[in-house]
Amino acid sequence: MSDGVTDALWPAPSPARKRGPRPKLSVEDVVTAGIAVADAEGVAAVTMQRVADELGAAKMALYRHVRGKTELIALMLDSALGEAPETKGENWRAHIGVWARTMHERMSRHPWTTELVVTRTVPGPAEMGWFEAGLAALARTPLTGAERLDTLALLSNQVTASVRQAVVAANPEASLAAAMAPILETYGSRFPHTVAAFSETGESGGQDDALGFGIERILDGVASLISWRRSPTDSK
Amino acid sequence: MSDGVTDALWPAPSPARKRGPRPKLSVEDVVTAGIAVADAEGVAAVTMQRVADELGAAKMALYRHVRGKTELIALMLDSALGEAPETKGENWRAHIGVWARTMHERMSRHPWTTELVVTRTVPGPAEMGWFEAGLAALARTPLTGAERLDTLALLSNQVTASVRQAVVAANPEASLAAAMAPILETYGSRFPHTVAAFSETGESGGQDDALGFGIERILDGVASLISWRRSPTDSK
DNA sequence: TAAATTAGCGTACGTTGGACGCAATGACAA
DNA sequence: TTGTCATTGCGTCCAACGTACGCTAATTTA
Repeated sequence: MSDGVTDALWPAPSPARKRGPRPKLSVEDVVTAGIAVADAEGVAAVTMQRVADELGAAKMALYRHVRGKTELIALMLDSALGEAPETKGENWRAHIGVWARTMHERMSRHPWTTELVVTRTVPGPAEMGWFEAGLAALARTPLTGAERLDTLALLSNQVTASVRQAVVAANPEASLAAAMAPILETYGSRFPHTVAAFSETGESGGQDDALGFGIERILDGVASLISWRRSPTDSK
Repeated sequence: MSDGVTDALWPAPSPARKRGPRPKLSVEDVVTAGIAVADAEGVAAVTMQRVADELGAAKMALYRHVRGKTELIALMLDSALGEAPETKGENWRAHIGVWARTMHERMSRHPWTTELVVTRTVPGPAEMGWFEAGLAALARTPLTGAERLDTLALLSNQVTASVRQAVVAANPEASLAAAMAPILETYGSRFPHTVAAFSETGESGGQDDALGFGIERILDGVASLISWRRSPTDSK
């Protein structure tokens, strides 16, 4: 039932008991150090050893404040997301747009978050806050509950994916185009459309507004569903 | 430059030389065994040791056919994707829809693929084939090269995400709704819209067609861009 | 038959995450 | 003040991981 992570993300108000030596470390310290390591060297570098070094403590000291690495990672993710923006108001499209772009900005600051949303299970308070904010923005639309959830999933997937893409594009060696280039040079004849699409884009050009494109396309799609809901006789 | 993975995914035609003992194992054997393990126990269980056991061989024997675990994983992914469907024709929407749904079906058969697309860099032949097929479906649209690439990214992200979601929903303990339920029971008052959305959906109902919803919304969005491209005076 | 090449694999090592228990600390009861 | 004992930090130990290295045996080629 409990994997322990839930308790850590949603801590019961502590009994405020004090006895024994004054703690030099706190959960926040550990999480902050973990985030610092991840920001600097990627999530793969987040080792109990490495985090402990960052704090000038011994590896096993961390286990007093964090049940294990899984829990540490979960706490780091929730902390990195931060608080969701306010999204109450009439214009659903504007608000959900802000929601998505704010999320993009937040994740861009901690690129490693994109690697974690894949594995994560239990949502923490921050993530729940984002959920709530997104649903609030869609509150006045005629969408069903399931459709609202699906819309949020759609948008957050797009945000995650475009952050990931931007990160990868940052170091030119790992870019998709760069990875494909040598392959296309040899096997290009087998992939004419691919060659065409990339050559049309120019090589360095297409400073991709993949985020903007994706969000606008999705919101267009949702908008057309909404307007159809409101008056089914409208355009197809 | 070469991380070695490229050479493995795009093998040069082998010199067909033969000397020394007859190989009991082949690259395909290793990759197949790896896929079998991943299918049965998840990608985390794919250990060199575990794969070797699967083949009745010693751990170090694998390294004769695969440069390392990274390479093995890359080969597994490309192999699991398989060949892309034919997508030539007039009706772009129908073809790209089939493309997305086929991809969904393919990945659903090997759910662990969703965990790998996050990390992967160099595309293999199969993935390139999917790329090419997707672009072929969009060939007759008035979209620019960059827009076509963005559209494919949008769709494949959605496919990946919904496969992941379906997998998670398969074992009820890990479902998002199930994970949220106990939290909402305690802190529900802080998340009224979330409670509303989930209660409206019913508890077991909403047998989510998240895939369908997402794809249709995206295609609606792309369609509206396309029709605007064709005649900018049309509907907004 | 001898030389050359190659597949399989045994050994060894560094790095992980984590169980366990000891020693120092310091709030409380006496 | 003095003992009690919960709590913190951490040293030790271990299993599991990926993989470098080199030996042995099989097989082709000369």
